[in-house]
Amino acid sequence: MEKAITRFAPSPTGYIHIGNVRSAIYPYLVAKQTGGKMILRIEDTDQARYVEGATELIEDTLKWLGIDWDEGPIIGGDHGPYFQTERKEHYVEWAKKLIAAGRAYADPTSPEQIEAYREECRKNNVPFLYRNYRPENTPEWEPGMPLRFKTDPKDYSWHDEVMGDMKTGPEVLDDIILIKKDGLPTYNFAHIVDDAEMGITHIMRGVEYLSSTPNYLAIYEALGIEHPKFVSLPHILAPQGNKKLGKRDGAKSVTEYRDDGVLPEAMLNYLACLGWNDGSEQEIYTKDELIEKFSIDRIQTSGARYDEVKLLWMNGQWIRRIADEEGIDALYSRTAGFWPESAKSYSDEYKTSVLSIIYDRLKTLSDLRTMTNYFFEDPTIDLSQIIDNKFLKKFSEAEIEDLLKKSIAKLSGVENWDENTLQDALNELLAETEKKPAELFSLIRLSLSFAPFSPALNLTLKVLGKDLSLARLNAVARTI
RNA sequence: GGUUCCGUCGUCUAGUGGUCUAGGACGUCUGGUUCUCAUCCAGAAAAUCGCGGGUUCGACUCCCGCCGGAAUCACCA
Repeated sequence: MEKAITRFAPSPTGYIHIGNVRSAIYPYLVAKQTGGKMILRIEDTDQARYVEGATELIEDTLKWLGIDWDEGPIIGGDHGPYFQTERKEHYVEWAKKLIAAGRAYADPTSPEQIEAYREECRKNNVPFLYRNYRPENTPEWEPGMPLRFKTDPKDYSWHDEVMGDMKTGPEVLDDIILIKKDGLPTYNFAHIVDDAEMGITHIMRGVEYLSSTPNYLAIYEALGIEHPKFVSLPHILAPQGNKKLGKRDGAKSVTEYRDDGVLPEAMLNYLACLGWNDGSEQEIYTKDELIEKFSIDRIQTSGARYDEVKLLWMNGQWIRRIADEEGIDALYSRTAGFWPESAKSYSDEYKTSVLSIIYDRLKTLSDLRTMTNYFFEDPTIDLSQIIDNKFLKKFSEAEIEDLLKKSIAKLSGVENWDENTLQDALNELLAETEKKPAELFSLIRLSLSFAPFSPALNLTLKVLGKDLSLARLNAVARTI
């Protein structure tokens, strides 16, 4: 397979959100699959929208997801620099070729004048095309003047790797701005120059650029260069409505999910499969499997709605997968920062044992914060939880107290505090007290945790330890 | 308004003329796993394949029209 050189070219205007990471994931997959390279390029030509620290944020996000690009800021490479503002002279150089060929000209028209033309068109209900107002005599271009492309309106047809064969008429072509008054190129021009110089083979970007493609084609033609393959990625849609998911619709940043305890494996898996599948019924893919199986021709042509519930489901799958396949220690190493405040003074060993009995209840790692409190601090005794419990409300307080005392006596006699011995003791207790599991176990479970739910009783007892378990049972017995 | 794209269960999707009385997954519901919650397992409901015409022995699949949705028309990317 031909080695693909792909790129992710965000502008540093803020965080990467789930609506736009996919245009980093797919190029990465394609590059790795073919043994090629992925380049990270920062498109910072819009000074007004530049956000301090955004580049770092972008890099953090990619690193967390496991997308290791081959060339870019910091790490460098053969095609630098990777900030467009540092490539100014490259654009000017290419622009001069266009000027020399008579395919670009300095635009002397003031923004006000252009607005007036536009207004005139609006009034007459005709589309505004700058080329219809192209000045006869234009000054020689020099920095500080906007430079426009001199288009040659005609039909264009091309192939998009996702959307298929495309064709448009001359009405979509216009004299677009190549270089702005501030001396920096527009996206429209800059990306063409950069992609050419960097040897990009696949331009993978959102479909919003599909309708601009003929204008790019005209520039490639005027420059006498081949265009890379066009790969238009359909939008990810917001949960509500039919709009593409954007910050305005509350699209969360990728790092926000990280902080909420979503695993990068799950995020990558979910996003890669939103609008792509390999035709099989597989749902869970590792990064390596994605690299191996991804194919551009199976990218969906229509937009896909973002479904956080499914992401969370997938996260649960990944939490279990890591614990079951790599071991509980591997999962534990991911949990730093997700434990409740009260867990701070406890050992890794203890927390690992808590994790081992609770992990299959986790949707996100941050669930640990709300689900494990009673393992680290004594719960507040709330008798109403026992008295009003659906299995226990038929008993009098005296009966409850008696049951508790028998439980304490039984458990006190357990020598080997392990899950099997505890289960045996619990079973004996069941027989001796002639109670149903629902009754006895609910009482003990509640007395131990006062939590709406907890792991299997014998496991909870085991992890809590003998002393603590008996102390809590005694405390409840005394309170009744 | 011009141009372009898109249209299969609520959602993500399989499906490339007959194997589709349309398959899988999430979600929902039911049952099981000695309490709870979750996991796991079993099962159910859920798509007249946007609509209308063709072509064909036969159409979710091909063609045309319509409707609906989206994107784009910046000295933003």
